[in-house]
Amino acid sequence: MTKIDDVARLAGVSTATVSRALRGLPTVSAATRRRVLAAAEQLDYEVSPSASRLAGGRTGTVAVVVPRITRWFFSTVVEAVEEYLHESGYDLLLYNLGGREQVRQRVLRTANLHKRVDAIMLVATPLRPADLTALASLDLPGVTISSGTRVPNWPCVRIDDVAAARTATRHLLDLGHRRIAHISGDPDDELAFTTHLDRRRGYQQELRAAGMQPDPSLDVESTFTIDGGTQATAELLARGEPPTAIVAACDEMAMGAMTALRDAGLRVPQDVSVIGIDDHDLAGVLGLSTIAQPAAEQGRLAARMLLDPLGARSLGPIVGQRTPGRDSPVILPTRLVVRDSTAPPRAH
Amino acid sequence: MTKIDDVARLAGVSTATVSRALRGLPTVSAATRRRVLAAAEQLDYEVSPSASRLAGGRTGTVAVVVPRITRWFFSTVVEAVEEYLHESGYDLLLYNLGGREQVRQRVLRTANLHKRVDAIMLVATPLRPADLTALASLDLPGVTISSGTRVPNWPCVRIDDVAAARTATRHLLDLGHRRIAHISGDPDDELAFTTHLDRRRGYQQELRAAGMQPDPSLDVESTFTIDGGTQATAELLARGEPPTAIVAACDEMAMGAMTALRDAGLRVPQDVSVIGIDDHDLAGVLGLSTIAQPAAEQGRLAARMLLDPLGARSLGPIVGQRTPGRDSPVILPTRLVVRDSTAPPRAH
DNA sequence: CTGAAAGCGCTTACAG
DNA sequence: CTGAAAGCGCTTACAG
Repeated sequence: MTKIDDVARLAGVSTATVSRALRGLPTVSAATRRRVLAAAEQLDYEVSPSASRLAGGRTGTVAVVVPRITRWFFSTVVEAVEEYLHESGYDLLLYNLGGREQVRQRVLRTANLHKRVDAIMLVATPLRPADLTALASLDLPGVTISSGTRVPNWPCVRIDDVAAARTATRHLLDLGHRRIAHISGDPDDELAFTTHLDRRRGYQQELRAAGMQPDPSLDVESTFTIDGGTQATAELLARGEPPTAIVAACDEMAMGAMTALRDAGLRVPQDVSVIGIDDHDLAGVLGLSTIAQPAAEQGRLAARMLLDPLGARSLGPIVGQRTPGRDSPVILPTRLVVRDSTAPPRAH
Repeated sequence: MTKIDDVARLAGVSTATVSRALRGLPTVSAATRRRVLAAAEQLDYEVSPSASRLAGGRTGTVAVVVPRITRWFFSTVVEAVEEYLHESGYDLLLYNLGGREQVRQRVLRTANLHKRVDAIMLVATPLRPADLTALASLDLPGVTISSGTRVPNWPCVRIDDVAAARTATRHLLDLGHRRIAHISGDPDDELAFTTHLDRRRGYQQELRAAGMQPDPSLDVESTFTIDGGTQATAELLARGEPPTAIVAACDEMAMGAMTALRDAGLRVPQDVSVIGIDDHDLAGVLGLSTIAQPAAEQGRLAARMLLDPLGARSLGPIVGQRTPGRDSPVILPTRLVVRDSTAPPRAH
């Protein structure tokens, strides 16, 4: 393995100069830089990350924490983040919580992340007071996506979940539905975080705005998954007269609902309309009407907001310039996508 | 930040002893170990990864390379791998190729991985001769999943893709189908790798075993995605008389096929049967018949085969014991799952 | 613009 | 079982 000394010797300079030249610091003459680069190239030199980190204090790595990488939203966010990070020369350390509270604590509360990364991205990760304390003691920059709890000094990217659910509900009201059910996440479900609470609020707000009272018997909680949607819908049907429409708190629950309805011999949308929130990859295949949210864009934007200050830091202090959105969350727009799963109620 | 010296001082021992005690080396007396652990606990000491790596030469990190984290198979594999790695105390560096040839080369050919990880996992990653040379020069242990090209000395976990496609085709033959189409990946598609070639071979083999000649006009290539399935099916329908059944090279293509058939006014399975390979999360929702492959299990097993030797190494040389599967690929079983998308042909 | 030297915080033979 | 000391391969003030 060639080391920096080898390059220095070949180029006829000190290791300090090699270090500077290779990192593109401005305090190196063009001629010297050229010689150093040529020598490094010739020797196939690659800097040792551990040595560089130990000496320099930067890891060039970002921790990305997601609840479940297998879910549409999270894998889509991670893909966009991965691309941005690697293009910027950063490595991505992946943490998948998998709904295990114990894992969440190990990642967030122990100093696992300590000295391992330069920055942290938390995607829809529930945060307890103890977590916030632990994160603060890490003293690292970070960003949250789709997070209910703000971390002090960290920017946040998200959509307006209340508005998304209101739009979904309004779409059904506009079609003439009055018996509109809602299925959403279990408050004890680690994965669901506060997202489903906001979406429920939107559902209720829109009903009230239409002069209706939300009916508790039409509001069922389950997990924020396909199976959760199936179970919630089965429960809903078991309660008596079916609704004419269902607002699912996410597309995956909506898909589960479609399965349960089919199994119960009910047709979508003739007997029951279904609308979700997300615009999952497969929403089109299933003909699912939904409220689309820009997942990749949230990831890309969050990555940029995380890295921009880091880059700026190495080029000197940022003067009198506040990154937009560092104090208030950046809200990305959603939009209604009407497909085949919603239609006017039959008796209308 | 407390350092190892602080712990040594408080425990009244040398830093060497602290280092040994904390890593659980056997050459430390129980009493000393207890004192060291107490001191470390009291000071909230956490070892510095970069210092440890530089001095010890181990990174405690594994690189996991996947074509596209957003696809069912890869996110499922990564989730299982992540759990196994973190439980074993390893970090996971994620590389998502995203179908970009340039990225593949950056990851595999440059010394990007050099000194950054202790081991490499390649999931369905295409390998050219130059890639193999680069990987060999890295001199790291590794494992491949679902890989056509073997890396010398690396174990490999996979399913039998030929057999999977044969089973799918046989299912349709058993139902009485004779006009069976096949849609699969584009040979130029980086993502598809050799998987789709094996699956096509299985489709053709099974037809021949039934005394039939594969009809090129019923075999359409596209990308290994939902959209690819839609396009391939549209192309198939444009060619004339529709087949009575379609074998899709993966579930995502099968889902695209179902969309295209619906758009063309054809019912599944009454007019056309469709079968996929994978058992995607949403196959049940769509009622898609398929050949199930154990994605999480492949990930878990590959992670274990990768880490076991590493653990053994630090406890001394492995004597006369060969890890099973290190030389021949480990083949995991698949199974036919019949749902609602396959039925006997109408005219039968 | 460049170099000599200290230092980053550990681990590892080596010696006892 | 334990310690003194060297060394891992860089980066960073500091001085010129």
